[in-house]
Amino acid sequence: MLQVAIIREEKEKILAGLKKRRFKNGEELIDKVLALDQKRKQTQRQQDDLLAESNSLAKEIGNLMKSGKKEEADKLKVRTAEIKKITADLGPELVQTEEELQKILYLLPNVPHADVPEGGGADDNLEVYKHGNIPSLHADALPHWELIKKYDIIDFDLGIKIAGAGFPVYKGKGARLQRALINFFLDEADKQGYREMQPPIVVNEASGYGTGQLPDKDGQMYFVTEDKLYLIPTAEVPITNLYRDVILTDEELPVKNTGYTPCFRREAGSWGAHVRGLNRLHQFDKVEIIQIRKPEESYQALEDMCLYVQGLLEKLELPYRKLLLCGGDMGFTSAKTFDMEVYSAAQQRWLEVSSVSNFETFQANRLKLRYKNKEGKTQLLHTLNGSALALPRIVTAILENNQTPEGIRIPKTLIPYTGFEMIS
RNA sequence: AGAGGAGUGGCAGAGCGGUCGAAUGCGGCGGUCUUGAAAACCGUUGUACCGCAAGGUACCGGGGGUUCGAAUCCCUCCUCCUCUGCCA
Repeated sequence: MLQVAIIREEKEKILAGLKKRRFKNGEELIDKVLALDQKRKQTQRQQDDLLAESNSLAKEIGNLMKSGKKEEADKLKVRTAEIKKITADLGPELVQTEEELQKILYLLPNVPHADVPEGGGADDNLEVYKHGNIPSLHADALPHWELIKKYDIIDFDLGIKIAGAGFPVYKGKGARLQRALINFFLDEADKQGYREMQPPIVVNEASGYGTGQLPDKDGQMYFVTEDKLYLIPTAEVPITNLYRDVILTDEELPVKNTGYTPCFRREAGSWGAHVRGLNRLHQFDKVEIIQIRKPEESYQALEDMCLYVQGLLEKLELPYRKLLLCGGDMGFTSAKTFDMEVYSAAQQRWLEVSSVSNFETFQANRLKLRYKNKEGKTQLLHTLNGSALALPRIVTAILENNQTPEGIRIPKTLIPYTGFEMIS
């Protein structure tokens, strides 16, 4: 959520940012914000003045009553009754104005960083780095949805039977590979100083608002109506919300957390060829890394996180490219995002396996996540997170890129975790 | 799930209708003293909003109500503790 004070002071800059995002009617919404903010201030001023008068009258009445001057007290009560009547209207008006303001603020996405390129969609993303060789596969190479059947390691039909489409069952070496990847990712994160957290995989409404999934992505999360809980779409939600309403001290910074969780997404979108197999699921596993940083350090942290993720892909021997997302392709809450894409040789296309973002103060403002700076002033922090990594597409890439006529070769780094070298 | 008890500042803990943004202790910060440290003493120490400022307003688990006036009384929800039940 953008800060009203900043909208007030840097309106033009924000408008330019929204335009870069291809965000529609930004100007209209910004003007509404400013008008509502003005109204809010005025109303509060009136309200505060009246309450101040009422407070001092109440004190006087108290004193008069004590000294037995009941009649004089009753005279003053006339005025307090009057004030009460006015504030009875003013109060709700103030609340309403604040709510309207809040509602519009929730609609405004984050402002992109200056480095973020112009553009409307995926085609305008900037490739900033590329690594590894695309393997040439043998003649009978198969896409992963065939491979998983051939080796009986992931079963969609069983998932459909017990849950529904998009809920695969991992079997035997498939299950073992999942567990190996999770442990590998967590161990690597630990080595980099990320503290492992195991959060609940359901969260309340306040947490959904805290990280920006609500109200923007309501309907894309599974919701348990009976208990008003959301199934998390990513570990970012619970782990970042750990710091909701928190003022961190200097010694507690920077915060570097990691966590493995299953992730749930309703994704009521299209189910065509490009989302076959493991490409898009309702439930999948992911290890997430999260950082909380002082503003002046956050972009260095973003670079560090990217390099860390790239290191993982290199250890897994996967060819990848790094994209700087353009304004039109970035997530709602992000100021700058890098995507890592792994090349799937059998599908002959790039698959997004990680997204690393700096949210600057956008989430922190909603979360009320602050720290005391050197001058002793409380200031909003910057939040960042990245997938490190999401399993299904990594599994896809390993299966497809590493297939040989003899079976699927497990990357060297993973063998200590899987306990086997081949899926055959 | 049933019965009872409780939720107050960083922590502990008083207050139970006006003098309470809130005693006291601990902790934190600044200072005096000291070669240095400890002790002792003095001062200071929540958050948000409005205001150029002086200052004002709100917040004692959340929401609502009674009252001229609520941390204090009432209603409701949430959370925690104890006992009973159920259960991985």
